Amino acid sequence: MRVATWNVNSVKARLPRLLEWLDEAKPDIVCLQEIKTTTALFPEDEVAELGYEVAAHGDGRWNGVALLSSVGLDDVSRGFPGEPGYEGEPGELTLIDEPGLRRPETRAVGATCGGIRVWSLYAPNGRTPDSAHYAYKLDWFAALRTALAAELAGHPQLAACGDFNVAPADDDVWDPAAFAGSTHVTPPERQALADLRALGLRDVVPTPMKGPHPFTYWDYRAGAFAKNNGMRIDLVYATEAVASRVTGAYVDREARKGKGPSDHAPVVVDLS
DNA sequence: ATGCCTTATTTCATAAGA
Repeated sequence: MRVATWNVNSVKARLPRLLEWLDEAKPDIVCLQEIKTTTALFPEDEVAELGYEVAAHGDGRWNGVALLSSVGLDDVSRGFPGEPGYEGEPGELTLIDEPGLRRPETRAVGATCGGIRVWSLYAPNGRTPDSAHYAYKLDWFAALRTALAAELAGHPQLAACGDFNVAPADDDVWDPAAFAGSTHVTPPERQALADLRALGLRDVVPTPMKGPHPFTYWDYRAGAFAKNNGMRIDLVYATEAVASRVTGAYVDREARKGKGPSDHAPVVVDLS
């Protein structure tokens, strides 16, 4: 069984490359992030032709997640209980609803596939550590932890996969000094990951195809990929029951090359 | 090193990404 997670940065813009990659890598379960389209407009027919069922969860221009599975797709959850929405900066005019009533964004979709409870997750970016978005990010992780704790009670085989927007350790960024004062590396964000691991989830660290660091993201700008100025922020957090089945894991950096790539590469995990 | 931003939209400018 092959499980993959990939932030595609628009499923519409990436569709030719996504289909090509699915055909080549042949994963059984795929977690997608940043589909940047609505649930209704997800290109379901195109991936169905390759044998996948789809559970998409998207609301338009930003965010959006999806699950593809060729091994069953049951008990779909769009979002999770207690998932917060983004309230904006204090005093900021929000588009809808009263403060405290903002709808959650489309950042999580879960389903049971091939006997595994799988979640495709896209954590908030956080922008800057002094922003409301950063507070929202930490709130979102806290709510995720509570939701996953409940899920784990009924699902010993569980994998939480996706773009966590946090580099777990200094080795997971190309230059820790370049991130001084930035999000993705702050102690509270890293603690949020540690709190998830404390639930009994293991970080399934992939093998890099090149170099010592299994980076999964490289900025489009300044030739970051060519210089391997990357980060490891796309993660697979698996229960022991799943982690003990891992026979191999790698970052497919080939998918970051060529014309029209996502700025993230897929993380691929093989299970016995 | 496999090329030096990209995306969708309230589109010829902007916000967001990390």
